[in-house]
Amino acid sequence: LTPPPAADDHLPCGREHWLLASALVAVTSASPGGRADPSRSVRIRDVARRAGVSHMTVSRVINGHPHVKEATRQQVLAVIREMEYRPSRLARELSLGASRTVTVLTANPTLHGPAALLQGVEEAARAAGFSVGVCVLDSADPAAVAQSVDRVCDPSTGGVIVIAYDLAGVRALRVLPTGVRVVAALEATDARAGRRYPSVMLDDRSAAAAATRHLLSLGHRTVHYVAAPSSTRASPRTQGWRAALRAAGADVPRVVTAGWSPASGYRRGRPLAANRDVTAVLCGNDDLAFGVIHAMREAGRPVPDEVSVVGFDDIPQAAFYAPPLTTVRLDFVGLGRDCFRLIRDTGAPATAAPPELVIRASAGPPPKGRMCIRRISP
Amino acid sequence: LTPPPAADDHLPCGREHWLLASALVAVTSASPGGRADPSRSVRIRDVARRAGVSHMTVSRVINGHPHVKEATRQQVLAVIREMEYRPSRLARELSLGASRTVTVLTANPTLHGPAALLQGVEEAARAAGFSVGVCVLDSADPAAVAQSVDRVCDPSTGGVIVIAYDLAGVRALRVLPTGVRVVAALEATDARAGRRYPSVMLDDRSAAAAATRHLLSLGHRTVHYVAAPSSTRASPRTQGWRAALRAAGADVPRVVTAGWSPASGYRRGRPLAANRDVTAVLCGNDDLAFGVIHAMREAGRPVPDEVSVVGFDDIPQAAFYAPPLTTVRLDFVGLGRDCFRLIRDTGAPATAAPPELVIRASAGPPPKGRMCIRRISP
DNA sequence: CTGAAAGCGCTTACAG
DNA sequence: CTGAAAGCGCTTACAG
Repeated sequence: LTPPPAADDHLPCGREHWLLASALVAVTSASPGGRADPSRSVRIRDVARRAGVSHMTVSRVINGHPHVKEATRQQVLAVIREMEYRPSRLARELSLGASRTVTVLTANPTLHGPAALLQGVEEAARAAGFSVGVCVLDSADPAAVAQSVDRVCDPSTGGVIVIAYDLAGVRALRVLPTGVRVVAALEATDARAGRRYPSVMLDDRSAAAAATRHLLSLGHRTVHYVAAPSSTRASPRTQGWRAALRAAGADVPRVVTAGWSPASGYRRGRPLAANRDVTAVLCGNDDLAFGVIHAMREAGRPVPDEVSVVGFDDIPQAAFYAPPLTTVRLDFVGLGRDCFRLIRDTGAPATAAPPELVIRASAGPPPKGRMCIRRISP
Repeated sequence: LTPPPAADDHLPCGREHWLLASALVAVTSASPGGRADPSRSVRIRDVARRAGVSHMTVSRVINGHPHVKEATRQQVLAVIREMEYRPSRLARELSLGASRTVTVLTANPTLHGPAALLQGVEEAARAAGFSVGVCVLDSADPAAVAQSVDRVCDPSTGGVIVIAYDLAGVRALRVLPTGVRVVAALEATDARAGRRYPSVMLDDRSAAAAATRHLLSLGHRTVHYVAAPSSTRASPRTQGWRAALRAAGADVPRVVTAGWSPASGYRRGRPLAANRDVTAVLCGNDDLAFGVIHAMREAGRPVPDEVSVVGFDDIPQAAFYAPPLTTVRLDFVGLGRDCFRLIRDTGAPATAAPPELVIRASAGPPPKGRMCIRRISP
């Protein structure tokens, strides 16, 4: 494997990527279809026959029922091991009339929030003997969302958890049929949705207000806001930010709407960087904050010396960014656990931790001459 | 919501976190169990009765079979819509004898690689009418891994995809029963595993060698390597790195073993930062690179002026880090798609893009006096 | 303690 | 074109 031929072995200029030509994907296909044995798998009657009992007693030992003679029980167990028998989940659940799998619906399982929430759901589900499915929602195509919902809302489903932090999730909620257990992870108290579905949420509004107040208390005249996509027009984070500014008598700048990615934060951050009046920026998530900080740096406005930036989420990279990011930590894993508990309807208390402002190094006082002495009221 | 009371409204010092006391998790429970209708869901015989036909003709229209009179077909369709009938997937798959769900096994679904691979699997699966399940493997507990495998390897499963980039995944592969379709995402050509299971992999070895050669060609005397966990002792990335150093006649430093996180990279990066001989570091993933760069910065050794750092993965944050990270881009989404195709055994060609070195700003020539003129041979 | 019967909700043959 | 039968692999009553 070699860099593209270059006479002096120096870096080829004007070419940002090297295609590693020989670094191809290798696909090994051992036996087609895996180790799949051509013979059909062993069924409950097979082990019954071999053990010299009826399939009913096999069923009993599988399910740990009492009233099975210890000797026959041991015998059956031995045959089960010998034949490598594994009961069919499909058959079991059909006869039981209840599937033990919950499906989580999300527009993007690689984003920090959804990924962590999924992990929380899986953790709680596995502990309860449930399986978890994932179905991703097409953000651009409402018809596809409806189709996904349709596939997932099988009458035999154990429940559906929809991550409704964006439009796709809200659309899914809208087309959900009646008769299926659903829990929604909502952006914040949405009166309508909260009444229709059991739901979990974090107090985004208060958290955004606290983050904003933190920046104001540092001496900034006002705080700009770069918003991630939201399920509602009046996103709770936006509300909290605005309320905190109003309470302090500060100007309320126009919301800058963005996507989820660092690239989007960078694009939206450039005009902000060009505006000398901007000294403090709150971002809808940490990735946006990274992009904004990058734009500031590029414009020669170092963070936090010239401008302060605060994020949302506290992703694992936040503490190791340059500068380490001040952000609002959100417990998505706990939220996921709570989603599953609500599906089970056990009445167990919520476990997700409340949002927490983690103060690191990306926010500080505004540059001299732009300081604003203000008393922040509760 | 207020910061903790502080007489002058300044930041409380020596306290890194503010607990946003009132920002509690809200859990709304509308009707217990969701909108679950207490009445049982409608079955195929219900619509048959209402439509005045046998359940067989209903089955035929559901499955788009020909040989159904158009009039009765329309009639049945109308009743299906009216009663909101949805066929039970459980029953359907049991009678068909084949489940249309594949499960992916991974130790950590929030990490970039597994998350992106899962997304690729889901995309391909959804397009083919399959569902996808996720099951996370406990890295610390082999017994728990065996139990997870056991749950997932139901005889009715549509297939299992195991992400075997670490020990937990390899353990899962080891205890997999025969008779289930499995595809493994392997770190690189592992002769044994590759023969036992259909598998997909990227050419990590060549990519690591290319990245190493890139650093050497910049003039560094040698390249240190901070490794992410691996499934094998002789990880292909380590091999590629070592081979490139040897081919260039460079010293081969001790491998620094680390975890997956930026925090781990930081911990392992500190001793490296303290060692003035270290001028170039290759990292097993981008998160580790962030941690290493942070350690360097903290030690007053700016990247890339004093030391060069290269990562692996090209996560979305990489381009917006300070400095923008030079890294090897890996197509995990494509790999996931390929996994699903192998499960289906369609013989479709692999689609994952080959690894690609993305040159940004975290690697440059070594500081003066430490430059090494060397001719890098192919 | 154990088994023969009936059923979960759908399907694939096989008859009309 | 349509239906009565039998079966997918398990389960829950109900008898012995």
